[in-house]
Amino acid sequence: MRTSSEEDYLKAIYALSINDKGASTNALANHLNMKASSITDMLKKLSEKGWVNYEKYKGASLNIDGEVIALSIVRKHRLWETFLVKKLNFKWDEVHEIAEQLEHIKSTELVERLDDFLGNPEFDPHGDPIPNKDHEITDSRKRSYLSEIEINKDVIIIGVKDSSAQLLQYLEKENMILGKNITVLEIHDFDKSLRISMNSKELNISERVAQNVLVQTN
Amino acid sequence: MRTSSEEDYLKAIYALSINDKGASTNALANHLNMKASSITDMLKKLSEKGWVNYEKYKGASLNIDGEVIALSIVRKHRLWETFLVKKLNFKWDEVHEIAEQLEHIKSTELVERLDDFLGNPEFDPHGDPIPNKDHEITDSRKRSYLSEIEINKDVIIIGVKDSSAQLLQYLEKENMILGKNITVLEIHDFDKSLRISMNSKELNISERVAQNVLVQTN
DNA sequence: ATTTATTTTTAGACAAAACTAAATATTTTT
DNA sequence: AAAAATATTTAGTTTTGTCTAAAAATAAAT
Repeated sequence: MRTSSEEDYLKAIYALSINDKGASTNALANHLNMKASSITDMLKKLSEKGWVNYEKYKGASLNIDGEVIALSIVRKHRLWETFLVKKLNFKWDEVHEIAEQLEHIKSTELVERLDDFLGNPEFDPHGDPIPNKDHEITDSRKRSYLSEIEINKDVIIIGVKDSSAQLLQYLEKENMILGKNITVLEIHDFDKSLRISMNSKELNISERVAQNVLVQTN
Repeated sequence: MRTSSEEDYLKAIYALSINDKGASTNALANHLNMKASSITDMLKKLSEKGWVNYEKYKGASLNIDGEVIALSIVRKHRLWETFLVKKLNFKWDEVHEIAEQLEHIKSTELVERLDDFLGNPEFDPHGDPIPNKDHEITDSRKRSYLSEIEINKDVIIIGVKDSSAQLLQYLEKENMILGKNITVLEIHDFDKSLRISMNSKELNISERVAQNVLVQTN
């Protein structure tokens, strides 16, 4: 058995291993809004339970068992987010907190039935791929941040880096939603802001925003 | 803020107040599978939080605030059970445990949207009435246990006393599902077992079963 | 290569929610 | 009405997961 708290740590280690360099004690403390000493304690415990590789002063990584657990939590999170948006008509910026709770519900039967009920979706409302029953992510799309795209290349919005409500609401307002086709027309030297074309209209977005928008390049 | 554990206690006090005589320490301990001393501790706490009336050696009852909370948990439990059966095709004997977890998810918006998504059902899969948004149960049906019905009266199955999987599976097997019309044909003196008519067929059921089947008499 | 700064760990404390065992109330029986 | 049985509370312990403050290790800067 495992606690919700343990699951949160595993998910955090997973997230930091994917997105950033690695899961150092301080990075985890920051990510989970906790003190570094709490992290050290839990890493020892997770290591004893056989889910995490941990050596003093060297941060943590998931072993195979730990990764399976992390991916099953991620799977649940993304399936519930999809449910909330597709079936209960929540907006994409409203679902994160609720899914943080729902992801800890224990019942494999429930997850599989939910998956079927939703039509076995490949991506969640933020464009993130949903791991399958076997805890695999099969996402063959080439992905970059919009800030790294060369001029005049056509790309498609497929996700966001962080799912903060502020960013999601901004994108919503500009109609920069998942699936939209975009072309970068110009990068302003002054502030690295972008002029882009979308729906045959043009608009400007800041570098900050571009760094947080994921696009498909193939 | 309240914890899941506190919510469990409030729900237990509510259940015991409705079904049985009242919520004594031992009755609660039994209902919650805990030791009496744990109950005493928590009753003090719930009393301090202003949800429960508690006097030493005299058991506990909900005050108005406590009852509102209890009913909101019951509402969530029954809505989620309805979701699991109606939308995810679980059987009625499989949903209790999962709903025990889901009932603690915090988001009033979620509950209201779920309610609408389900078509604002009045009863859950076990026939229990679902409290409305204002935490009211409006159930005008006259209800008795099947064991108390006089001979030759026509009644309708509307629920079960306890939702144990064993009972539910037995009823399922005998096709004694919610909504079925039943007439009690005979009560055997020997063991108080019943011969009943259902779907113009006859069958025998034990007193024990009859004591656990709720029927509508009006 | 020291010194300084940063990161991480250790040690000890605390709150929540359960437990056991003993003490005290209450209820029931004779 | 006293004795016996039952129910409840108290006191002290445990586990989990967090914290603070101090110590130790590592990394960065001079």
